[in-house]
Amino acid sequence: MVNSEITNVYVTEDSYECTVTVDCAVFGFQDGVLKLLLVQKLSDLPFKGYWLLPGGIMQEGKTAEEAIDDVLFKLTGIQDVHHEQVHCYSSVNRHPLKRVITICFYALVKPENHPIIRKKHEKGVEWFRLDEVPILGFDHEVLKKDALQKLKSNVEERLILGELLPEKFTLTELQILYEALTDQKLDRRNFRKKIIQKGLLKHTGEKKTGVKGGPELFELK
Amino acid sequence: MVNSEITNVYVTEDSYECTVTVDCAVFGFQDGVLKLLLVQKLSDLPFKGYWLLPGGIMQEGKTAEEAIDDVLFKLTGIQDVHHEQVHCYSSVNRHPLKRVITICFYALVKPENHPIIRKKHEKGVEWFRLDEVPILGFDHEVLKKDALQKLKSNVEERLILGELLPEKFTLTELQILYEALTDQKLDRRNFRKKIIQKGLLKHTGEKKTGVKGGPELFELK
DNA sequence: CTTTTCTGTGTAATATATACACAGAAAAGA
DNA sequence: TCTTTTCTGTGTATATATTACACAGAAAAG
Repeated sequence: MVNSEITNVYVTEDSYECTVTVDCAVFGFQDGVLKLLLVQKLSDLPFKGYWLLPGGIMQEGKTAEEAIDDVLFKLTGIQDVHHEQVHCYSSVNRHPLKRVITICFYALVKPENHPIIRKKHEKGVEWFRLDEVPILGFDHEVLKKDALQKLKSNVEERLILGELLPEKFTLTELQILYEALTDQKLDRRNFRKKIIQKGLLKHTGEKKTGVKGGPELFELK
Repeated sequence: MVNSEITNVYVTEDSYECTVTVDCAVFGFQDGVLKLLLVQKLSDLPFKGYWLLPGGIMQEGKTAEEAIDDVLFKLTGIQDVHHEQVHCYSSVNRHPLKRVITICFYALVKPENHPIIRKKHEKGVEWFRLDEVPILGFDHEVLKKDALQKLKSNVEERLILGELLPEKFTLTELQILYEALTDQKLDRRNFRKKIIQKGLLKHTGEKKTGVKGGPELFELK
């Protein structure tokens, strides 16, 4: 039991501690399509057999950000990914058996950089094309929807693309990504104008070889 | 101790429960300026005497949203306010004495609708003009900054004004508010065009009396 | 060296944002 | 009641941003 007076201005009734979990919608971009990494719940009801966003308990001494790193590594072998916080979910009955609150993140990765290593399961860690994602268990449909929305607005507003681009990239590479992530199709010339005037890119003067047309390479400022 | 296997896909090491607090940046609009409601920490170190965003422990069986309602009511007497979630803060040392994570909200109210009732303190609950807010204790400077930014973007993008407007209002009333909340000055004619084409307003056909010019009243759709 | 497929660019048309001034309505004051 | 004050409501010209659209040149592929 915590001494609830410690913080003084906090209400002074009985304290309460709660299990905190972290979940992460890991989006992967591969073969020109957006995918979502899911983990299957193999054990007991409820939601036995359902697919879920990877998630786990926030351990003592860890921030939520560290916790999600740990959880992703332990469940899927994925490491060193940039993530953004989406929302905290605290409905009392979001888990049927036990009160847990969840802090949800999203991450954006290249699947080929992160071979899946099923540390805790023999099966049940898979990439799904976004248009083929099964119905998720618990309230993860909501988490998925909110994460996707946050992803899109972060890409449109701030060009937060995680590790999806190499350090130097062509505008066409950027456009393919941008279109897939924001789910729209743009004219090449107009995209170039729009993206350049955001002021987030820098010319390198270099050209990419091995590709027709000899496109110029850019990098993020 | 929780059975950490319950959720199956969650990591299976020892579980951990954590005190969860909720804090709220309550913004008030009065006399044409934006104010922030703060509570003074009267007891012990650390941060004795510092002003803080009102906050408290999330009690068992409450969602974070319910918890913030409870906390605000108990600390300040404020009830029935709309709030928006801002972020969840989980640094391990954000509270020097005890691990607590905080879910931070903001709310937007008319101070005159909410007479302060200091249920838990004899003094130390006050409205501050935003440009006169003292340095806050714990990490509440960060919470304040993030809340203010979220407030502005919610107002600009979605015209979320809490209870600040009466049901029917004139465009000038709306403009004064909008300008104060987003911290900018706009031309009246241009504001009208911009705000009407957002498509969130509805003409009522009625005019406001007791004010020169006989302005038309609008309402939210 | 010919073909293919990519890149890079400009302009006209439209929509949006900004700057700016005057006439009419209602209240306030004489 | 009538004159003054102060508010409201509106339009247009300019600049800026968005959209639509086509062809010449670069590099790889054959």
